Amino acid sequence: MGKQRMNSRLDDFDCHILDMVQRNNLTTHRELADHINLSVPAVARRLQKLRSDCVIAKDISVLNPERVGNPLTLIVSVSIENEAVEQLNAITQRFLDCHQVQQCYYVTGDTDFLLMLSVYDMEECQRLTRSLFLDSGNVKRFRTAVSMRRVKVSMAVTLPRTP
Amino acid sequence: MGKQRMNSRLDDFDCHILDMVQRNNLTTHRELADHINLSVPAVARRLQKLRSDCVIAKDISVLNPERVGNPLTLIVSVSIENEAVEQLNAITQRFLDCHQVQQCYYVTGDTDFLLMLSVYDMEECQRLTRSLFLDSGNVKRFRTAVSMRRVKVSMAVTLPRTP
DNA sequence: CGTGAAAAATGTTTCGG
DNA sequence: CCGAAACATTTTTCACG
Repeated sequence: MGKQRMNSRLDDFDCHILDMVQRNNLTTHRELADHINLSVPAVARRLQKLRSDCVIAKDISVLNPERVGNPLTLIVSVSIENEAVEQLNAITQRFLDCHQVQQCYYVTGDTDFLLMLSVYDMEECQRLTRSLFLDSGNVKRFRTAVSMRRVKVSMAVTLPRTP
Repeated sequence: MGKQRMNSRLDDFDCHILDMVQRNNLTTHRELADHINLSVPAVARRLQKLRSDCVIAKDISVLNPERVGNPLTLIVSVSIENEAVEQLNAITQRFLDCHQVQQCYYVTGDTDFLLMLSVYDMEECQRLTRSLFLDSGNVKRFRTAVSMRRVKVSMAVTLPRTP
């Protein structure tokens, strides 16, 4: 189930469009067109292509965790015992399946995984960590840090030039 | 520059809407309405309110870092020397202003900040860390982990019930 | 690739319950 | 608050330069 064709590098127009929609994807084609001096159909065509080429991965509403009852953000670094492929896949899947795991990175360094959790309170956190780490059997050590302030939370990416 | 009114708890309809738009906010009002058994105007009104109440923080396109030339993701934990308010604000602002800093959390524990960087290559990473940490004068220690795999990268939040 | 205009789809407002 | 219908805007499609 294949990737899309990834030919056609991004030109300045594309970068400009991307730069705008990654801030607000409800911007109308007309507004985009005006800002970058292109016609509306041209913008529409480019957007369509950027989406089908998976340059734009998805279009989403970002919610306020505080406002939907998940005021607690936690960062957990996890070291595992056994790095055999199967064991690794197992625990990876475990993280993927867990709703409270917002982000998960497999990293180099003195730890193996880095997780970002979003939960309601410490009680939920403890239940979670117990089921994710203690019951897993493959976790050597985990260290939890509580986020006191989410200074910056972005999915935005710096684009080449775009003057 | 006030917060919004935060009255009115979310009912099941709201949660259902949020659950859908946080996966895809280009879903049409009609489609939303059909899925949750509500009329189109009702959905529109609710969405509008969720946005003005900042339950929905923003609406964005999420880009593929690999496809726009930032294949490297790094996680950096930073310990600072001086936690006086002014110093803290200064370095916080520094992180905020840096495009490559995608996420920044101020945390408890054996480290003070946790940063997520998105860069083109190691050379850019080194330039960045130098300017952010070494030239800052207030950084005691920083430790960089390279993400070998972005297992899960979500901004989605678990919502109360929503059956 | 741009333009312009028409057609289709979507979003918004009005108003009576 | 809801929903039906009228209304406004946006998106898409197309023929042509």
